[in-house]
Amino acid sequence: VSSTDPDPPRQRLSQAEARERTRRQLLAAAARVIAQKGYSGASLEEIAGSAGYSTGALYYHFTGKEQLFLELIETGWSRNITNRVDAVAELFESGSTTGDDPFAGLSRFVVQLADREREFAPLEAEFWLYAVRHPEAMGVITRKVQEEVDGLEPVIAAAMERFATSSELSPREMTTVAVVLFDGLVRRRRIDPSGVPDDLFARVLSRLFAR
Amino acid sequence: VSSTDPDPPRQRLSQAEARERTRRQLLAAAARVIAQKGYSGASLEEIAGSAGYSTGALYYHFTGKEQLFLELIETGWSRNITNRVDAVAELFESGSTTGDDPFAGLSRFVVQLADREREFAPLEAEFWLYAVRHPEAMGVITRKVQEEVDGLEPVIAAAMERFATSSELSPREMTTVAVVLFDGLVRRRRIDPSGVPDDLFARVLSRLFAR
DNA sequence: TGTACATCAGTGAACGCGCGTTCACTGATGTAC
DNA sequence: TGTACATCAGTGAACGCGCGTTCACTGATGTAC
Repeated sequence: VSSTDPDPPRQRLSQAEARERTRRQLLAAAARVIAQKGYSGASLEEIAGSAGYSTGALYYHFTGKEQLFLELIETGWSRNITNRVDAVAELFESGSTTGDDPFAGLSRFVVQLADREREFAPLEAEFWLYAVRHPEAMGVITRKVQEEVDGLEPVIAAAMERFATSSELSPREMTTVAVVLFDGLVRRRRIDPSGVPDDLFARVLSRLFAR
Repeated sequence: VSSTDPDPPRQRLSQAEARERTRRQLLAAAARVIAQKGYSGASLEEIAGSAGYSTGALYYHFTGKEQLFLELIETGWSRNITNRVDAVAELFESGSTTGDDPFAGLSRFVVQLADREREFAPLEAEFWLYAVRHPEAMGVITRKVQEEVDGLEPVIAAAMERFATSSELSPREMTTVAVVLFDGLVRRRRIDPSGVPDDLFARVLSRLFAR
């Protein structure tokens, strides 16, 4: 049978591959359902069912609801951070060759994330609430936000250099401010779209990066 | 008996006054417990008990858990907004007479809110999550955030005038950006205090308001 | 390649517990005369 | 001021339901020879 898939070397998955696939499906389902209903509101039966499995499967892969959630923070957030960092880096790089305004691209990014990726912001809020209520998990979230700033900082530093930004803020502080502003505008746009015009983020950034 | 209270005209509360006092106590308890455990995690028994009443009292004053929460958004958030607007207005007014930097005062405000008022940010996150999951309640939250911007806008506009700010942002947009940044830095400081220095907000503001 | 057995990757019914909601009841406050 | 009755502001035990967790079971996959 000629497969339409380009990559996979063999059609039949080994037991270990199938197990990992199930695990990923369960985590993806958990992200969907928890984004919609919240950590407490999401039932394991709905999560498992939404992935096409029974609740027992969850207990085969995770020790319980709490560990499932922590795993979701670890893997799901990491993937999102990677995506964001890559997208921002690409915007600045392509902008430096074509001469496009990278801030406009970032602003479009806010709009797109607020309007299309409806799960992202609720999940982040859910993670944050979990952290402030479970001191033992705080370290995981702290590490995640630092990872994001770590990934973005060189890009921001390069941009500050390129625009000859004269700022009282260090590159790391500038990165923190940009991320905080980004998340905040995404959230705000969800409850008051008219208060956050498409290009607002771009205008704030161009002022922050001004020489 | 000589009362230590200055204001109340009579010691014995009328039935209606006592009822309103109970209602306020229940709402305050709901704010405490929900901030700690979340909307789903907070049990009505714990809320009522924490206020010194039984669960039945909650059903005498509210139709159910959901309406209690909506009432909390309405009254609790309003009080917080009023406090914030008043504090900010006072900072700018006193600054214009004494010559102090109002931005430094605002920055201290962030620090204080993040470090001492531990309930505020979790409650806001809880409200926001409720809104994105219950479209019928979205209007209440939208109105609240607009009320805050409405209250702050004249103060920000006056500050922009005073500092001769030349900005691509309208006063209302500047207000939105300041509020978003404020909330975001408060939240961020909870999970990564070293990433948000005491005076970071001040330095960002002085750049945003620069001429 | 074939056979026998062991392990794996789940299934799904059952259990127990906690929580939101209801309701019959009660002492305290207010009202009519 | 006193009395009789009605309403108010809660009480707290009971109910029912949903959810997290457990566990005996099962077909499919892997392994040894």
